[in-house]
Amino acid sequence: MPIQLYNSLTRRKEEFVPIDPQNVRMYVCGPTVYDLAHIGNARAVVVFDQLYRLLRHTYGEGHVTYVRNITDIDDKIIDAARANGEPIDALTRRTTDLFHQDMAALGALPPSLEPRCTAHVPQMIAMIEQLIATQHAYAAEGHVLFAVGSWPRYGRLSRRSRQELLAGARVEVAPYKRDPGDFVLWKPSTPDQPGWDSPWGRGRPGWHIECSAMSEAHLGPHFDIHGGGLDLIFPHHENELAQSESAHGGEKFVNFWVHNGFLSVDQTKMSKSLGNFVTARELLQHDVPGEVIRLALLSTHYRDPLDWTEAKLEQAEQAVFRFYVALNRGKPLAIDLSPGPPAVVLEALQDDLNTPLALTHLYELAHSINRSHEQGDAAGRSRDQAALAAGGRLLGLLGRTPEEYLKGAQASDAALIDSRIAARAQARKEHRFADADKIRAELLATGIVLEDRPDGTTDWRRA
RNA sequence: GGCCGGAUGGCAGAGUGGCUAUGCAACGGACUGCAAAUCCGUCCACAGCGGUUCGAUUCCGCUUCCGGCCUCCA
Repeated sequence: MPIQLYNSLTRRKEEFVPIDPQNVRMYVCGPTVYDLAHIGNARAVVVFDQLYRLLRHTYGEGHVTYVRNITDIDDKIIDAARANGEPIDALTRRTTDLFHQDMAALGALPPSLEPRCTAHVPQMIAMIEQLIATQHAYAAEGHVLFAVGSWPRYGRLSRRSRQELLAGARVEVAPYKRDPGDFVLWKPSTPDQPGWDSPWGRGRPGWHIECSAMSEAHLGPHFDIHGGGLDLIFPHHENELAQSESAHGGEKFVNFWVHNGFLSVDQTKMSKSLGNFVTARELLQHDVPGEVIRLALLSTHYRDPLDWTEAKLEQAEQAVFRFYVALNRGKPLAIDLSPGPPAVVLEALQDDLNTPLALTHLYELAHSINRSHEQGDAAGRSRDQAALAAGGRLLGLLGRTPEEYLKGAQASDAALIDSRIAARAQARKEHRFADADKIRAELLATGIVLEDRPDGTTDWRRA
């Protein structure tokens, strides 16, 4: 079954046919590195990581190029650095590192390439010069602006007419603009602001040109998929599209525009002033496993709005627990992943990345494993465990051993726990149940849950 | 105001023109000394009003409610 993807440009699900199956190319707008990644940023990263994983599975690991940029030139960065009293490059390096750590914890693979804006200013200048030479842009008062009037298709992606844009304009129009819709390609820098020498004086690039230049540098003028959050459709992607296609003589820029839905927290838009700003780092520091966060983010279809709540996180935690319990049935020494992910899981993902349905199939496998285990069907159990593990991997989940997940990586107190379990076994044998229950309660107080097996042994896990 | 997307059982969340989604919670049962985990069973919904149809939660229209975007927020 071919991959079906919803294309924001046509507003339809379409069959995904790569331009070159030997090199499937995807560009996703990455973070502006001035602060920690919040859970909404994490959603976008996880969604496109999931698409990347599906493409790698389909076309081969060496046949997908995933570019996700690092925006390290931006006025928010300048402001944050000033507020922190920190040099700009120190701030961007630090927040980039934190971003990498947090996303890795969520099971997101590193992209093939992660270009930084600061390393692509010459390409941006060259593209701007090209746009000026072809009458799509003009210089004015140290700025260079894109002339939206020169591009009749402007507004096609975001479905807005020029008139609608004017009607809704809530920002005062700069006097040097020929058309109120014109947007900045280059702007002048004051001596205390970062800047690069250019034909228009010392300055810095506008936001939109950064992505146009970096995608061209690494993926060429025409590539398969361009991703980002729904909120980027206008103006960012609309502007990018106009810049790139007009710079390339009208050649098609992107085949598939893919956008993920927004995330709210307790039904409210996240904002620092409301205090409902949730960062990935904060959750991880509260010992929420990264794959629990990932599963919570994948439990809603990527294009639908996702409301982040404590209940959702708890449900995800329970789901991951259930999966590892199932994988641990019969204590398999190793699970053979060679049969690959089950067809139903793959098909769900191929249908516009239906991750909630894919997860449903994993729940069904977990159930089937437990049932086989109770019925003594070891072959059926192993087969389903292999399917669950492989399906989980395709979703960037269940990569750890059940032992590690259920008992924790640090087993320093394992010997002590075992001795307490032995003491309890002795008490139970002698029918001193009050003593046995006391030991169990003591262990529970330290976060250890005991589970008695039918064969008389007792297993433990962390709560 | 303009454009766009939603409304599914207690909660989360898929899907379908006629056939049990799934998970969590709840309740009953099995297992257990008691638990935990698990299994079996119960609970069977599709915002409202019209229309199309033999038949609509699924298609069309209207209404109500919710959300997003409207120049640099994923």
